[in-house]
Amino acid sequence: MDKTYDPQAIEQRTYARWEALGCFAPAGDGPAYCIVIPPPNVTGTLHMGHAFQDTVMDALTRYHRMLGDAALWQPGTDHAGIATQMVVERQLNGEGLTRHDLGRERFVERVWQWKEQSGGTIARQLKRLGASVDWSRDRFTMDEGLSRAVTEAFVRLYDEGLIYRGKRLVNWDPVLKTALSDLEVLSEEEEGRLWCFRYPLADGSGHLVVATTRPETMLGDTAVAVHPEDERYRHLVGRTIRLPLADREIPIVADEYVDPAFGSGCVKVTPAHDFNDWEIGERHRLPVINILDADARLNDAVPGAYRGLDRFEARKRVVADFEALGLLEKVEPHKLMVPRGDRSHTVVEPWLTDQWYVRIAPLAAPAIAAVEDGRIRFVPENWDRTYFEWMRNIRDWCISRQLWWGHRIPAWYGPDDAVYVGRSEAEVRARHGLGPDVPLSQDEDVLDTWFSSALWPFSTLGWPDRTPELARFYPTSVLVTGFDIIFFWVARMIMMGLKFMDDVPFREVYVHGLIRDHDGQKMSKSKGNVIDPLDIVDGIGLEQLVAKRTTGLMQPHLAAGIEKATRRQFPAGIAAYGTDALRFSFAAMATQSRDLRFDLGRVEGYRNFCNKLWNAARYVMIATEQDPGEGPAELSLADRWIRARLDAATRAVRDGFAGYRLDLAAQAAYEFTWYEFCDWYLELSKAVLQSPEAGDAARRGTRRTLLGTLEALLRLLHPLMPFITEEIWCRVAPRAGMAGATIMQAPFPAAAGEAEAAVLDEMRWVMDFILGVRQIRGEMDIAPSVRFDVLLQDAGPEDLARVARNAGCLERLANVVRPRALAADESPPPAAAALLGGMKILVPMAGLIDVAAETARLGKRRTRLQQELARAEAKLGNASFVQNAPAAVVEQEQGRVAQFKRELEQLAAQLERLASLG
RNA sequence: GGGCGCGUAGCUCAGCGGUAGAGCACUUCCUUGACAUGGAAGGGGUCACAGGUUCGAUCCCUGUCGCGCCCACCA
Repeated sequence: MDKTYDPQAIEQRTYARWEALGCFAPAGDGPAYCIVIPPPNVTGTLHMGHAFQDTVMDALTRYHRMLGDAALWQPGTDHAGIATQMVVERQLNGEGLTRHDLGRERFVERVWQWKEQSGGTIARQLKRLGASVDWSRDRFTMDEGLSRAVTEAFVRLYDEGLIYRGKRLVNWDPVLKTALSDLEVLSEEEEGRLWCFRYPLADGSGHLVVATTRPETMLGDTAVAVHPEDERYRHLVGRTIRLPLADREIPIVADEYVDPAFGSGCVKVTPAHDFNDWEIGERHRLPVINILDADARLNDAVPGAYRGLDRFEARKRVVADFEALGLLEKVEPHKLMVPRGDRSHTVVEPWLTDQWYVRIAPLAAPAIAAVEDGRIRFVPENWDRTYFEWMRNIRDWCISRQLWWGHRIPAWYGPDDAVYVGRSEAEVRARHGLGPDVPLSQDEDVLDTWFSSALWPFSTLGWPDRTPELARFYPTSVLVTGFDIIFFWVARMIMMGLKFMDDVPFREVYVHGLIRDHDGQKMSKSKGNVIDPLDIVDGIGLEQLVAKRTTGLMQPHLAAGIEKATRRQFPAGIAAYGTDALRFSFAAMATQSRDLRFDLGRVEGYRNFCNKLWNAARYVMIATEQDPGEGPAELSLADRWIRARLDAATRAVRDGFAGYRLDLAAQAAYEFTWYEFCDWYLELSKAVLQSPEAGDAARRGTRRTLLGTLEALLRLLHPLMPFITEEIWCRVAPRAGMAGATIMQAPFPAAAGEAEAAVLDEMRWVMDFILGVRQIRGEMDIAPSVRFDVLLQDAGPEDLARVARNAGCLERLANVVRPRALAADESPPPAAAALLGGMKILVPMAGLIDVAAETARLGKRRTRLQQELARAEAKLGNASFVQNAPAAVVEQEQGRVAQFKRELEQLAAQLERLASLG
């Protein structure tokens, strides 16, 4: 093995070997375990959030595969309607074209081309991350099978009356010129204004004042509303307003919606351009005047002067005209929530159109019940509150989009606007007895991307066919997802799964936090803080990183700032840390927190961990080169101890996986590997293997423990660090007596029985002995190379027995010559002291140690002990504590007091001796 | 206006009704045959604040302050 861990050298070839071995497909007769990947955008690239999430899913999958489950991690990608269409449109714009220049058919062809060209990126990235997805089952939301599922679902829902077509207000994106669902509209508070207009009464007897944040909509006003109880206006209800500019007469109506305390207590009503006003309009049967075109310019329903104006132009014009007429009462600054499209970021307009909707309440009810009764469990569980909150107030889902890229709605229009829904035009004709002469045209619109995503857990397994995979793997085991798409995706999958499969789509939903940058900022291109996960794996130079971050910006003026920040943060670019270090970092970050701050320092730390593991393995391989052959083995104290500690670590790692606490699993594995296996056991093993006195039985015991522990440790770590563990395992396993072509197919370690208390006790004593001596060495600045004498004062028989049994270890790890017990009448030389139980470990000063320094050191310890003692005594002095606390706790406290007292006595004696020397 | 979350070492975060933990950073010593991507030792925290429950609270409850996220139709 090379001296230094080199991820580049080992990661490249391993994945291909796994694929060749066919390790990724579910195997065996074990229980089914299935995760469906949240499909990334087919034309996108994996960002840190994906890499994190994929690491979690791969770790879970590998873990369950090693447990013997038939584990399937179902891969696939999403066509991502709007996002993908926008990318291709932008490409066209670069060529001076629009999609309309190409026409629908050629445009869609072009998108497919782009998909073919860039669609392999995700797969390549996943492979670099070590993702053990079953590539033979790879799916795409627009592939033939999934498209069939989409059509089937649509038709069935329509036939049941759960999908309908309706003319009503939708969120209209005037830039993308499509309807959006409520979820795709993001409202943010912005600084705006509140304009107060005077609306003259038609009879000339005065005016009412109405306030608005969108003056241009007044051209579509069809009423003014007041509260029915409002004394100020009661007498005006039923009378009319002469609407300025539009020169129409509109009624004054009374409606409970109006808040008399806000503004003047009068509200202008524009049913065609405001969701609330629409409802008021319905209640009062008001006319609906649509004043906007698809691109939010004023249409012919407004007076000539305003026609063709953009909505914001029109706003200025309307305000100016009101002012000119002396009808502008006042303008004040006003904060308001502005709805914007999540893709275009343009202000969304409520607009009256024909759209397709899913009647959601009947689907939501069973989906709520499934979580209420525990058939689906959120982890952490408080996310169910968020889920319930949304599901109980859910509104019908607008699923039609005026795009070209997506699943075409399976509806056909005949003469007289008759609507036919079916799986194909042929089926429609057959079902409705329409001859070939009847002209039919298919709906131009496509479905919301999330409609196909909602079917993902069963469509990928073959639905609507009843495939063996569907029977075996549905319901899937767990959904791993970020909380940002609970509504978009999780809730809808639950509804559709229950609807079409009559069962939940997954039993658990593991909701993880979102990856943010070091400062807690969301990673985004425009912030310039994006890190490509593969750049951490492979490394990247500073210039390349700067280039990557500053090209293709939507707002090029940000480039300079991004470059500066990047140069400051990564003066040397990013080093190549390898996949395993990155994965282990992700696992360690996977706390229950919502915001997961990504810190490269941590990756470096875990790269070092990989190196540590690598070198530990190197040592084990070198140390076990010599085979003492078959024969009885004898386990040393250290051998027994490390086996017990491995069991404890195994339990902790298993618990971590079971509770979706990969951070705790990673921590347990890390601490065992470094602090127990490497820091202690490997050193202790040297005391046996490098001792001329050790017999073959002892050598066998240590050799087998070294190999066995390392081999099991590799399996313990494998789900988190697949590459390095595979690489080492292939060398270690044969020597450890494990057969198999790959660690992927080896069983996950199981914890054996309870550890023997005597082993743990004695090992604790050995460690404390060594630590006591090391502390003197460290604080007295004695070089590690200096080997000194150690004397034992007041050693009991058990102490002496332990010294005898563990002499080799003590000498080696504390770097002392064989400890010698002082005779009863022998007076100790000037020495530094460490306490171990009733015994004093003395390090004779002999020119090594300064009296003053040792006095100071012991004095500090005494102070600390005195504080502890005082606290413990106060506790025991409290009668109600002794009375009420559990006996074990009281006993423990009493033990501590006794211990402190004894140590203080020893310290006092020692300090006295030192004083007499001074 | 509702819902949720967070405030623990300089930084990033675990933890937990009974001696405050880790990584990184920091100080000192050390190239000892696995590893300087390392080893040994060390410094550093009234666990945001105030009440309450309890024998005992960093942990449970209430409130306050600060920070964040999500949902929501006030013109």
